Amino acid sequence: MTPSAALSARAVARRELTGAIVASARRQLAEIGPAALSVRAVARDLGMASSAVYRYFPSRDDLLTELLVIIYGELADRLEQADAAVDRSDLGERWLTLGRTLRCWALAAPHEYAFLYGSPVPGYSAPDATVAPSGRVTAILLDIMAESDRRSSGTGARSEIYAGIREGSGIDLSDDACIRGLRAWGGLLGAISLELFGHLHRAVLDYDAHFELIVARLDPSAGAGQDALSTGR
Amino acid sequence: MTPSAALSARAVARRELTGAIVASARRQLAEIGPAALSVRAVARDLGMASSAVYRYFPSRDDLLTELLVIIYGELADRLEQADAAVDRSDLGERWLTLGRTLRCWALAAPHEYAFLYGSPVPGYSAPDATVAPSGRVTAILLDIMAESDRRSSGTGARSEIYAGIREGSGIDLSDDACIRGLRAWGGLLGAISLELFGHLHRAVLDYDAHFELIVARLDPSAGAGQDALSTGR
DNA sequence: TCTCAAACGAGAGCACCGCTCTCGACTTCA
DNA sequence: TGAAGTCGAGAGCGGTGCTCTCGTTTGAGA
Repeated sequence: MTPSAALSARAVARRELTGAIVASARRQLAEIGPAALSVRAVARDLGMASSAVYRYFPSRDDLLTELLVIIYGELADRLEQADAAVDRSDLGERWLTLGRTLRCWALAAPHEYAFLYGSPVPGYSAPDATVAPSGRVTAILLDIMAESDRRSSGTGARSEIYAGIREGSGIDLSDDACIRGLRAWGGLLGAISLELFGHLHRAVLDYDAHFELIVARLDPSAGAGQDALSTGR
Repeated sequence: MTPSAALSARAVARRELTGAIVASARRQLAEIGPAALSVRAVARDLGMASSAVYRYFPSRDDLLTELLVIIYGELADRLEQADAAVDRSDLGERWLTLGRTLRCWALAAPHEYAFLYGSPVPGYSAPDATVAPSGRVTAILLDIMAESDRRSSGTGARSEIYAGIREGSGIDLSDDACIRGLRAWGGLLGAISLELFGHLHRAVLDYDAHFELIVARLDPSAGAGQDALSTGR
């Protein structure tokens, strides 16, 4: 009766097999990266014909999209959980936790980090379905910036440049908070990318110590209230 | 007689064909990206059998390496030229020029930027031959940081963390200068990557204005002399 | 000048890829 | 009970990197 219970045997099988395909694809992605993910290899792994996989995902790109959504979701879960364990008024510590947790995750799953934040997979462009899950990740940073704004009375300029952030998040962030947040976010992803993609090879000898120094200096809640647009240089 | 002159006809032909292969591969890379670069397509483009290309480059990866070296070189040329046109004592302006020139180049050749600074091409790891050309790019930043160090008497701590930078560049940079330089460099690449890889989509509405605000705030020559390791938090 | 090894281009072939189509078997629903 | 829909398997298309062979061409040494 209820649509959730009493599913037909076929529907149950379909759900299970869909899950198995995703699980196998996730394993492949973690091992060899998104660009090398192969539908045929997934089929081999599950002992079925490659054409059968297309009954469940119309194309490789749809499979990638599914993985993108899942991984964004897991990352967001992890970051939210870490953030929740920190004193919500200690913005500096919340930032450090965000940065450290993101890096820790990236080091443990470099291919997944590259999938989310590295160069796009050739021939694949993320559809709109991935906007929402990726937004959960940045929402944590936005929350920190909103609190930072509140403390500095939040009366800074609000130019058209960052209207999309305000509209997308529903938070009336000042330009200054947007800039500080984006600078920190870009700096964080840049630092992780430099390390993960080998650009610090033979230059930085202690990655952990280096990251601690960098992430501390990227704190977006520090230096609030600086001029944003009004004064220029 | 001299080995440079009086090359045999075969050697001349080999040089020309090698150049033609590289040129064709560059065109492909600019259009469809490094991961999709195909030896067979290069061969088709030049009207030869695909197997013949392997007489000149033993594998697709060697062709990619050649392109990597060339592109690093061209980028370094461009950045050096831009830097040379700026008052060498104006470190802030030199940084802005570096950042703007890099972004301008990246926007004009996004696939090449992704090749150099995005996630690694699957199955391809850059060999040591690419270390030197990539070093020319960062040398410009190091030069700015060295001058910055000189101004603040350069007496800061020099920990083991950044010994590789000092050894690799031959410049006795302080930790503080290393950190400021790497934070700025990571922030710059992070900002460009965010923009280029679509992570600012629908959030930032004016990319040019946003970048100007970010790059100005990343200036590594500002805030010199901050505590690096000695004081901690 | 002649010889012979090295270099070369072309083509076939191997194993892989994403994806499509067909066909027979099965399940579901009216 | 039929009809319609779903499924898995297999063949096939055009693409990929790469290897091997084969006949030709080239160039350097005897």
